[in-house]
Amino acid sequence: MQFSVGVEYSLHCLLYLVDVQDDRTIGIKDLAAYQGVSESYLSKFFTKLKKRGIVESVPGAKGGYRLARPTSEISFWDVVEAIEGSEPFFKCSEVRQNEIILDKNHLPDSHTKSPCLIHLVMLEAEAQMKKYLQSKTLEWLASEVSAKVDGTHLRATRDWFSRNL
Amino acid sequence: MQFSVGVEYSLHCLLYLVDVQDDRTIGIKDLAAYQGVSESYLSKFFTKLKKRGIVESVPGAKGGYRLARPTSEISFWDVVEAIEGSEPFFKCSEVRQNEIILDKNHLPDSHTKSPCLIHLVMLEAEAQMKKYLQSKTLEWLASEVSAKVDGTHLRATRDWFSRNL
DNA sequence: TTATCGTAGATATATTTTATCTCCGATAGT
DNA sequence: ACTATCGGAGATAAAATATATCTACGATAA
Repeated sequence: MQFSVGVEYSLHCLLYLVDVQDDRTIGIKDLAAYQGVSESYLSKFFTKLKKRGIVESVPGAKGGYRLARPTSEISFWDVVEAIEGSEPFFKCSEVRQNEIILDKNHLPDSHTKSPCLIHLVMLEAEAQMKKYLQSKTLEWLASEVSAKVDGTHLRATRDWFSRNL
Repeated sequence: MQFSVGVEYSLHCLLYLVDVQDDRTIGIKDLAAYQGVSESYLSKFFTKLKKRGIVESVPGAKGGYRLARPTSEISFWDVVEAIEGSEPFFKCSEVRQNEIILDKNHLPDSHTKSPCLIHLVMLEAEAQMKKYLQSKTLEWLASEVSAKVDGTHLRATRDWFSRNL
């Protein structure tokens, strides 16, 4: 039970994209170089982020990525879902239907009509996490960061990403 | 991001152990046979459940497992932690410390003294799930099941497990 | 025209998950 | 004391997933 590193990479990258003007972009090359991570690996995640409508891309020279929606409409959960997929954390194998004393051709209603209670609990547990992650947006993250991180550093970051404009 | 099947196996097994008297046990063989799952694989999970103090074992002929604590003190989270381990879902790689513009020998306080915000959010998200799963105990599950599942079937299950006494 | 970009796919490696098997020590029943 | 039955630990292996890189391709700005 682990989130992939792609979630971490993605969130950090999206944070750098917050300050990008609507007519500008940042390339994978810069995003990878700035954080010292693999360029070709990072692009995998941006393909997923694009498919989910979180970022949009501009091909060709001077191309790159920018956010596709307002920061208030991009939540941590959106990113998790984009990278990890929409499959629930818990896959119920319905093992109860294999109980040896059951007649497989005439399963009782409790085993077919009503859902597996264990399954329901796990789904609700995921829903609890989802609810929290949906409440944390990129807008919130950016404001927290600008409040807690040294302004000089933030300015230097913006300058670095726009150094070739 | 998936829970292992061991969590599902374990929870179903623990449910069958609820009705077992203090001086009785159920063997892995029966638990596996009743649910049609692998015997040797199931025993792996019971070793973990034992290490966490959720079940206790009796070796030798006529041996087996029984619950080591009251059902009210065994939560879904206890089982998840026993099977999946205690590692947090999100491992922060502190990628922010690799930012290219930083002097690696003199990192700013914001990057060393204060924790990574993204990390904090993910930890809190896990805490939300944990809190919910801690609130759901084996006692609760058993009472829900006895309310929703046909009494005849429940009795037949108990009879099957104690058929050789 | 050319260099720079994202896109898609193939490929390779490492790790984790799932699963089985074997040998060992403990114990109940004979 | 003997033996069949149990859990415990460890080795092993196949399958799935995560991590990572590379190449060929098409689009675009200069």
